[in-house]
Amino acid sequence: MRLNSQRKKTNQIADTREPMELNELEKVRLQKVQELAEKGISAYPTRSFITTTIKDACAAFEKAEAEGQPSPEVTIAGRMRSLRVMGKLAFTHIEDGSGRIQLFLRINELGDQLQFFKDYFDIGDFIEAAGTVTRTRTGEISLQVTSIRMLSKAISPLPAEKEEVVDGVTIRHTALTDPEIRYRQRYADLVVNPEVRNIFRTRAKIVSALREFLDGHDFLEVETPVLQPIYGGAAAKPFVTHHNQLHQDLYLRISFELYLKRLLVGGLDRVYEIGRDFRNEGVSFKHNPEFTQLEFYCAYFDYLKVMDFTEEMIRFAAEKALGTTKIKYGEIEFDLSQPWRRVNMREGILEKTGIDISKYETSEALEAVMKEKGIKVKPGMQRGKLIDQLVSDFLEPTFLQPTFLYDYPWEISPLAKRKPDDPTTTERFEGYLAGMEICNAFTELNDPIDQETRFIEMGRTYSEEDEEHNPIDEDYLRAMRYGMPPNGGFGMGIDRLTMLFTNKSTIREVLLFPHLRDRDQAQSEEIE
RNA sequence: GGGCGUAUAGCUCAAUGGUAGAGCAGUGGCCUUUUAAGCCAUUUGUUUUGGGUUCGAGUCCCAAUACGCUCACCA
Repeated sequence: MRLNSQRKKTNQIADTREPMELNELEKVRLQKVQELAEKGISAYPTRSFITTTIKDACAAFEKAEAEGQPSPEVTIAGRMRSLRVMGKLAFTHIEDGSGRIQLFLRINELGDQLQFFKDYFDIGDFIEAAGTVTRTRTGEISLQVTSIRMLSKAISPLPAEKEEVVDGVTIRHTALTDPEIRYRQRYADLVVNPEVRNIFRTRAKIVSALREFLDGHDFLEVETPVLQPIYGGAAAKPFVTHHNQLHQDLYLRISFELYLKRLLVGGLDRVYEIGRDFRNEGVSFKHNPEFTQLEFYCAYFDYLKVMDFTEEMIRFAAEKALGTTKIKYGEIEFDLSQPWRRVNMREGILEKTGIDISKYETSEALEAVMKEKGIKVKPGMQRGKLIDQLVSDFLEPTFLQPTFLYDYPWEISPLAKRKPDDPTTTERFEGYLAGMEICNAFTELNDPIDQETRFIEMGRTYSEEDEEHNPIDEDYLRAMRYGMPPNGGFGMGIDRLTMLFTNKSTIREVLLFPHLRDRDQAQSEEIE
């Protein structure tokens, strides 16, 4: 039922679809496509005959120039990004994935083809040009074009981009700035705003640096199910889906944790996974419904070893992705080559609020003292949640420099091992950079009896309807009963790390296709 | 979900309640070293949508939608 109604909303039936309405500019360009076809020229030919990339063509020219050799003859291709036509000559810049070069078109070399170019070629088109690389009078490396071909005609004009370089600073006179269009039409954003492409190059470098680091420490990269019959490993509401043939409801995973730790039982001592988690919750500048997570588990590590390892890994990622460990995030600067501050949660809260949480063992007692101190509390919160609130109100905002906050109350850490000398506290830490929570780790609970007790306890604290109420994963308990090595586990949001490394204030900037409301759906819902 | 803000030409933006404009892009013309090329001419609008107030609404009011900021939610 649910799926049917969704399908109705989002998919247009193909045979009832009207042809796309084109604006005047698009009609003019479509007309050019048709006129070319009448001449027997395809605006979308099947093959290109390039001999090199733009970057390599420029490099070859500079080498030949330095050695006094003749200029290279090349065939290159790219998207037209600027156009200046003047009578019997024209200049245009084309851009491929490697770079940008100016084309210099003269009637002397091109003859009739110059008029052909002026009649049918527009900014945004992909074109192929053959010729000799030279310098123009102003010294700019340019291709002196002897023949030119259309490779792919752009019907829709790109959002206009005009650039001027003054004293080495690029001034963009008009650009695509509306965030809604930028995210909905990311392809246009990427074409017109080159710095956006760099965000995703950096992101890719971060991910491959993390892989390199973990692979180098003998970790095995694995893949575990995204579709899960039982969700768990985090307190979050899941997305629900359905397998038709099996008549089975399935959840999109909210974490990888329970599957990865099953692998430790199986003898894979060091495992990690980089992949997508899905949480059916609010969207904000640091929350997207699907996000990329790194989790690793390492046998015979405890949370202190994980802390050291985390420092090393994030420093490595910064060096590889940015070439520096010094990060500037807005007004905040920090250096990842330095050890992180380590703050004990009880001591941290005591210092900031004067409340010693170890002296208030029930939620009632803690709530009372918080009220006494003038802290606003929602009535009926559990002790763990109250402590969580103290952390986010009084500690988190102070963690601008790299900080580990450690030793969390057991109530909000059902998968973490208790401290040997204090069963109300677990060996857990979260890492903070620039005030933002970036990772979460603990000495993993491997005692199947304690784990079972905690699952049952957790069940009591949530009502049946509460979607954060995880069903007990009996198979996970069975796995643990076979014996799980002591181990340290770790989870980190790749999107947030990318935000920090690229100095972006919203998660949407570091996601190629961030989740946005569906406009068509809103309209068809009204019709229904 | 709550609060605040924004929505005008393909793009970036103007317009005191009184004929909806500019630059760029487009189209036509001139132009053999330009790079925001230049010069001349010229086209482009359901002012997001639906109501209301008014002689008259892009502008004021109400509602809807989307986006932004923010709060809530978020181990």
